[in-house]
Amino acid sequence: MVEKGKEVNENEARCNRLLGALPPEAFERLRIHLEPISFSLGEVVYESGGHMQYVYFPTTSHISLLYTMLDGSTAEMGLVGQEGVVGIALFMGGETTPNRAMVQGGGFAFRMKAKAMLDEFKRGEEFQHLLLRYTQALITQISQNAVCNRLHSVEQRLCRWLLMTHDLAQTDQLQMTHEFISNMLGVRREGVTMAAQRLQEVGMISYVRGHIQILDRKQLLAHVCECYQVVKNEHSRLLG
Amino acid sequence: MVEKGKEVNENEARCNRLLGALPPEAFERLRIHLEPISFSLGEVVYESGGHMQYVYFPTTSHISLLYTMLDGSTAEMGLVGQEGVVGIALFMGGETTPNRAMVQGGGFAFRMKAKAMLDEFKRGEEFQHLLLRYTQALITQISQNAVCNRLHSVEQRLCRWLLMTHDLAQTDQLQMTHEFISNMLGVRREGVTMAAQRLQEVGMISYVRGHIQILDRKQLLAHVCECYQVVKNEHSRLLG
DNA sequence: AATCCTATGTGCGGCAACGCACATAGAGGC
DNA sequence: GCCTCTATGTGCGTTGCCGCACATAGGATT
Repeated sequence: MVEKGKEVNENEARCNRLLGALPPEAFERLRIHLEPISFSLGEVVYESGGHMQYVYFPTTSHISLLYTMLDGSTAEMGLVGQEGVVGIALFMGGETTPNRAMVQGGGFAFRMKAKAMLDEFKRGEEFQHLLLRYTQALITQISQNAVCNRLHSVEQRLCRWLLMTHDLAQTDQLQMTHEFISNMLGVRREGVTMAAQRLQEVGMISYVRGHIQILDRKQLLAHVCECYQVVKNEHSRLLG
Repeated sequence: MVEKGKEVNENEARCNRLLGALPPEAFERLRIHLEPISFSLGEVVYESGGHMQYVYFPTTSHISLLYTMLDGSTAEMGLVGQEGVVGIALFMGGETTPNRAMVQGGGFAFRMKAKAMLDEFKRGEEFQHLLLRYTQALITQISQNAVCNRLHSVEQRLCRWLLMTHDLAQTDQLQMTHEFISNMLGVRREGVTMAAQRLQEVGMISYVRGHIQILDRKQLLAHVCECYQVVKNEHSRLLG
């Protein structure tokens, strides 16, 4: 769903931290190219290998970068929210990427045509610096994922994923089924159920039918693997 | 080991495919900043979080990007050879990265001071485009690693790793122990031994004490998971 | 030749996650 | 109320990998 024809609200657009960090002149140059757009849960922002026309700056929505194997099994490589941008391949020069982007939390974003984004990027000023630093933070996130996938248990990875999602959602109520999470973590649905049960028993979360509530964030933090903090620290170091 | 004071051999430097793809003027601008350097196996190019002064363009050497957990366990996130560059954080703007780079195959490289590299990067011309496209290819590699770690067996991952290493080494003889490989794959040494035995039994490889020979590349290709080709295709698409 | 060091082989118990099958239980439509 | 659909719970045998302990065997050193 896209609204057209009126100038975007600066305060709303600057909720996205990359847009928010732009100097006034740069923001003004980009402003007329921004279009508000609403994402609903499960929507596919772009397909693996597909032609990308836009970059997306999420404000209240967040988007999973997913990889799908030939046999259909999936795993998440990264998660993008208001701190980032979807579509880095457009300024990195690859035009497309071999992964899919899917809305994991409904909400709003601003999109911009590739060409408008590239014009500003090529000025080599703050916009470029921000996007590249963000890309480095995303690389850290993906790397950490690679290592975490290898070395940590489903339960720890579930904690991490809940915390990351909680950071992006503006609420303690998360709308998602065990099945959905299992596709993100690349494990069986039953595995998620078992891990979620244990977290529920000790009062960290509670859940019913596609609805998870974060009850005790501190306890989750005490339980999660180091990977969560590493990614978070690196994000604030680079984009703080 | 660094040689100084003489102009570098253009043919040698251009063995690195990023340097090799530069237009003549750009190469000439960079040339005086290039220093040949020799890497020996196991050498640490930079430490996690360390201050980086140089970027490195491998020619005959190849370098592992490694991640180390707090408990000391390690896993590889990516592998850089003549097609790439070590030190992307310097142009991405992060200055450092939370991972270590270690020489996995001895040989030569060219290094360049961060400032000289940045001056050329900021021109926004071919050098920048090449580095960014390479970075995107590296992201694909890291992502694929994340997913492969999650979904594929030690044996398949060993095949993949041997093929990737074989592509970078200019020889069928690889110098590395099971222990070393286990740190790359993030598994037990015994796990590598078992997998290597199976590959040896069917004649794909043979090995003795820190010395592995690739005997039947085709069979390895038939055995490896899809991840190998995905990364390879993406590399040639982006840097072809 | 004796010694040491490092690389590899092997066995065993344990556990986490898998695949599969099927049971229950909210939620919504009729 | 009844039906259906989807989400979650549970059991069971299997497997891949783990951690550990220890055996063997090249290579290098003396």
